Amino acid sequence: MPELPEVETVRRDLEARIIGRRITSCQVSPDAPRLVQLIKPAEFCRQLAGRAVAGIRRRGKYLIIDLDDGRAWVLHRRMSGNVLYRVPYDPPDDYTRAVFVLDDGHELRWTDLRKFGTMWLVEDATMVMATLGPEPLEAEFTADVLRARAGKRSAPIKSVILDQRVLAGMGNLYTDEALHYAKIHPLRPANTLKPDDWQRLHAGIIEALTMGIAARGSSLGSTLRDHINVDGAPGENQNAVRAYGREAQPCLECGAAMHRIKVGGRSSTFCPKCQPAPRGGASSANSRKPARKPMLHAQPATKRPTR
DNA sequence: AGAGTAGCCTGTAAGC
DNA sequence: TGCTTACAGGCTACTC
Repeated sequence: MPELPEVETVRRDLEARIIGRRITSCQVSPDAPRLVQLIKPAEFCRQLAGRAVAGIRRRGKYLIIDLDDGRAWVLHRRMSGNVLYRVPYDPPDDYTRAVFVLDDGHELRWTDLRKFGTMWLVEDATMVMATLGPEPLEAEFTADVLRARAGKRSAPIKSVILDQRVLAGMGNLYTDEALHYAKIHPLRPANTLKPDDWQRLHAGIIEALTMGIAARGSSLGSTLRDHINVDGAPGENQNAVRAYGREAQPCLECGAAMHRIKVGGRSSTFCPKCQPAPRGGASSANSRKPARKPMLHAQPATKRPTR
């Protein structure tokens, strides 16, 4: 699913291809009624047509295309949105919800199986992302900043890191990776973390995101529903993942079998040995209702849990 | 105010 | 084999 590294990879690829290009026409499929926010799709296309691309930025998981009239075309991929850089005679892409034709003969195709993706055309991009927390890869983001923003919360640390108001850009995959790196159990209440824990978590967040960008993102599901880059190719980071989706497989640190639980409704995979359960009841993985068997990865058959 | 969760969506796999 | 249901998850809106 697109998180910060997946959005950043697309940003970099597009930057090299569409800066200075003019959008000559635009078409939004009627089967994607929620794609364009605030105005009707026809009006959105009317206003976008004729504009040239002045720059491309990223903020958290938002992609911001700055236009030559000072306005911003903002896109959020949510679960399954992808931006493909094609030419008109390329074969059609499944689940194409919108097409943007450029003046050099290329086109941008917005594909989105689950139709959660959204886009805006606004005077100021900050108006759609006003509550976002700091960028984790900026120098201003330190362990102290992280602790100051998250350290008073009693919710599980996993849920707090996923909160975009605390920190912009973390999703389920990179949060599991960062917690594994930091050796912190996902259910640890954020307000029980020690200074040392915040240091390791801060380092883990940066490590996970940096590796994800270097590998051009993670593509764990079928390419139909998962992140793909602007040329339609998957990323490579799934080969380097240490925690996410590795239930029942050996921890790459200690060899213990990885466990999976639900935290805040999100599937969370962790090492029960490297990431010990919080004291005072919260649970080793076995005392909680286990999540269903993973579907993303082949794994040995396990007994159905009895309850 | 903070925590928790239903709902939005569709394809796929589990389970019967 | 075929049907039903749970699950994947970013984010908003809602309740407690």
